[in-house]
Amino acid sequence: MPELPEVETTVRGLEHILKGRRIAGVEARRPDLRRALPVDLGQRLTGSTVVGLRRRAKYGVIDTDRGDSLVFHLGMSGHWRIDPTEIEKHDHFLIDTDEGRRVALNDARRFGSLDLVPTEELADWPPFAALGPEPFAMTAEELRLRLAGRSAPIKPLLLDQRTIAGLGNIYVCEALFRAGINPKRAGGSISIERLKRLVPAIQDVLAEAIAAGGSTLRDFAAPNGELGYFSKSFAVYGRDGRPCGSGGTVRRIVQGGRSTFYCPHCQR
DNA sequence: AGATATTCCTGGAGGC
DNA sequence: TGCCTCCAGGAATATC
Repeated sequence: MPELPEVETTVRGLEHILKGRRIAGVEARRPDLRRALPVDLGQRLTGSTVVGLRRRAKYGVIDTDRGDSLVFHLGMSGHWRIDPTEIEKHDHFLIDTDEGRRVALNDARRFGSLDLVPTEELADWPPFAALGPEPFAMTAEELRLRLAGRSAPIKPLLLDQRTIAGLGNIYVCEALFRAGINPKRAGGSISIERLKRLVPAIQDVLAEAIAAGGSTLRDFAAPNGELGYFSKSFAVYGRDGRPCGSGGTVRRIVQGGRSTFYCPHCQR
């Protein structure tokens, strides 16, 4: 399922096709995406030029020269298909460029979203307004402040986009394992010394996944597979009952209705 | 206010 | 083979 690294890889892939190109046309193929698209979406996008693409948390942002930004979230099954030869089931949105190229947003489970937002309003747009810092901008001290006084377990707190933006279940589990922190530990009880291990662990696991995506994916914009292209490198995620690699055995527990994978021997 | 539960949706896996 | 149930996930919303 797409998390920050997959979105980053997707944005970089789409950049090759869209950046600097004029949008020749778009087609919204479903009226019932997560949120309704504006009725004038077609007029606002058609004829505009894509000036840049970027990522914020797990959102991809496509900026146009008309002051609008197309913002997509891939949910858990979303991906962009590049130059599809034909329309497939769950292709919800199409963009055609002046070069005759086409990208299709395909999302079977429709947990993703698509919005057109004025670029200058993006920072105040509700889904963005509450987001915490980007992982690569996070520091141990900043994280300590955000966790101060919190009694909830660290795992769901890291999953909360207000604490730190962009982490999903997979990379939270992997980062906590690398940092040797038990996912059940109360967020506010974790020492600054341990947070100084956790923040780099988060950054490292994300950077490695981005690098793996960039180097191994033939189709940059289409990470697929339930566990993502980085799955062969997971130490704990999805490995219930198997060795963690450092002498312990991975366990699966449920926190906040979500699976947590960790090693009780290595994570304290 | 903070913690926890529920909702959305579909396809894949596993059971019988 | 086919039908059933369960599960996965992020974010918004509701309830304690």
